[in-house]
Amino acid sequence: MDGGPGRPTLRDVARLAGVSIATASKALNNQPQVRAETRAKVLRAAEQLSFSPNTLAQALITQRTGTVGLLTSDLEGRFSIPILMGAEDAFGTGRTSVFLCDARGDNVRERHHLNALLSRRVDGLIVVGARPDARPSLGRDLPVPVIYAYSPSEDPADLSLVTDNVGGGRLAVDHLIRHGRRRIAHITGDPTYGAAHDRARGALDRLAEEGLELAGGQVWFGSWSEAWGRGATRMLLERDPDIDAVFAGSDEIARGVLDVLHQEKLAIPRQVAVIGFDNWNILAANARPPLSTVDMNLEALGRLAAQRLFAAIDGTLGSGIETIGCRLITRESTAPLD
Amino acid sequence: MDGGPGRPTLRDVARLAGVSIATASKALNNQPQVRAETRAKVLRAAEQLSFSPNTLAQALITQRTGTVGLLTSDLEGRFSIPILMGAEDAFGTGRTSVFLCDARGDNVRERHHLNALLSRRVDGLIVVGARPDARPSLGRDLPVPVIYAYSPSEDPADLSLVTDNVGGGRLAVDHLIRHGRRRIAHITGDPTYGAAHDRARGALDRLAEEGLELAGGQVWFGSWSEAWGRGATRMLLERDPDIDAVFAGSDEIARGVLDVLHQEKLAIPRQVAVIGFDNWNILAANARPPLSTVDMNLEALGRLAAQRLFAAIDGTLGSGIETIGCRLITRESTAPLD
DNA sequence: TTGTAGGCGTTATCAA
DNA sequence: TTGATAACGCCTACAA
Repeated sequence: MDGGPGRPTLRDVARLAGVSIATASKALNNQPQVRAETRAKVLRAAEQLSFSPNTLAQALITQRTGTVGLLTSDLEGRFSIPILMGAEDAFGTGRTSVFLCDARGDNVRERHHLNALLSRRVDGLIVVGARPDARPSLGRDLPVPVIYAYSPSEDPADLSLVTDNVGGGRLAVDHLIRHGRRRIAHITGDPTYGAAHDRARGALDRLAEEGLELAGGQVWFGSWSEAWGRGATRMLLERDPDIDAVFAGSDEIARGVLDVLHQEKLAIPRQVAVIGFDNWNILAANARPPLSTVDMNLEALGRLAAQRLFAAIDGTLGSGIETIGCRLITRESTAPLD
Repeated sequence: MDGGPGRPTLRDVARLAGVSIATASKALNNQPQVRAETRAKVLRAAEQLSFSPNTLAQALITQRTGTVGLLTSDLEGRFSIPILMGAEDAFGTGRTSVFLCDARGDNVRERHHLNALLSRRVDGLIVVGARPDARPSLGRDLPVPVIYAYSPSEDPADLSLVTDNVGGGRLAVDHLIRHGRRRIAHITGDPTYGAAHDRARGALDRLAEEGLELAGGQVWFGSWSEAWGRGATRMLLERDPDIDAVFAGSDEIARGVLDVLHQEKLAIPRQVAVIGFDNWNILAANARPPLSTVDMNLEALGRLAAQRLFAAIDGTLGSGIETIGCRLITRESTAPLD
């Protein structure tokens, strides 16, 4: 059948079609300088052998593998997944594929994967951090363009794409205010996360514009867990039983908030509206009632990362931090006051 | 500095070290037939240029890319992630990397990714389905070994690695029985899933061994959602208020069960014990109380897939279906009766 | 112990 | 319009 034991090569196709390798190559890459008949013959031969060109050999010549590395520290978490999907989407049906590696927060592993990726000659790199705070740069003299997504790089010479957490916090509170809420509390997560402070700042800014104070007397920092959401809500209610809305810094926390509000027989959203952050579907959509929340548009972030990278591969890369806006997801845990 | 505009090649290293390309190659691949001094020179040169060999060129010769494709239909869902992690673990610090593609349940996209993977000359393929039921085979005449994980292939000539759902159901009920529970109900998901029936069968088998009947009069099939967990629990309690345990077919469902039991002021686990399935951490660990559940050992499944694949790459692949056992995760939603 | 030369599967540049 | 031929970067007999 074919020329040897392995998979068919261009040589096999050429032989079967009765042309030279060069001609076969041209026909397959539909270059103009080849007779229609000849092309048909070649195509038929290729089809017959179910020939698929060896990308490695092509890459050796073109210096382009059509491959992009996605180096994440947070596969288990939920953030890299939508970013990955967005990136895959942007590359779409083109010739670019995504090579995924999870460093799991381990520096050694990250270095290892970086080398693996580089030696496989990826055309570019997207680095996705586990948390929204700045992370060390991979370095300035990498042979391919690198884009940092979600976690910005500490080096301002790198290009980073991040979520607008301040805007997200503002969005959440704005939504509550528009629904007539006035006594709005904010329970959020780990205070070592910059994002927690950013979201709080956005919330406070919007409150200030309205001449409102934060209910509960403080931003309740704690941890990104349901348990903290429950605990904080209990303390909050003790201190300020009159709240009419809670902005939770994450959907997990929001679930805890809902839980305690139910225990306290407070009607949601009639008496107390609740809004979360992340739009983590499994938590938000299945809550009782389904949870309004802020979506960070991570797919869009992934798409943008892919586009920027694509442009950078034969051009030059920008630098600095670019911010992606959040969007509001309205479900049943928020509603107008009356 | 280096010989040209691009990244350093073996030629550059050789030139800098003052040896031939062949010698440089031997030195770098620590072959014995090279003088220690010479090797040192080469190594130093390579270091100095931060040379990293072009895997593509190597692969062209060795016919091995050190790359495995992981074709999933379920990235958003949680099943592929642990499988991927397990696979990455098994390949470990070796030379093998994992190339991930998500077909998102779309056949066209799957075909596209398959071609992309094949033309990049992956050494093997792991196919992870979105649900535990059988899926169409990719075909018998693929040029590389293929292993189906989680979803078995419909073709018995393929090798598939799957979860032992019957065993998992048995495990859950056994745990409840050992804790003195006698009136055990089972609420589970979509009846079009084979896994739902398998888990139910395991549960019923174990019950039968003990001479017990299922509480609630039936297996409650519905959907894999919290909402169904809530609805089913309400119906169940109406029909049979005396249950002392619920085995939920998924952690999502279990969350719904817990919710309604709380509403009904039933103490968990004192009056009613609850056990879930999946060990989806975000749901199970944060439940109130933390949820006992059955873990499908998906990392182990991924590891095994990687091992089998590795063995198959220079050997031959088995066929049929291989089953991985589940393991019990005990948290606070189950406890001895008194 | 080191170097020369051929080839892996393509593409691209010339001649024919 | 087609076909030799030289790369691409590396490995590996084989020769020196």
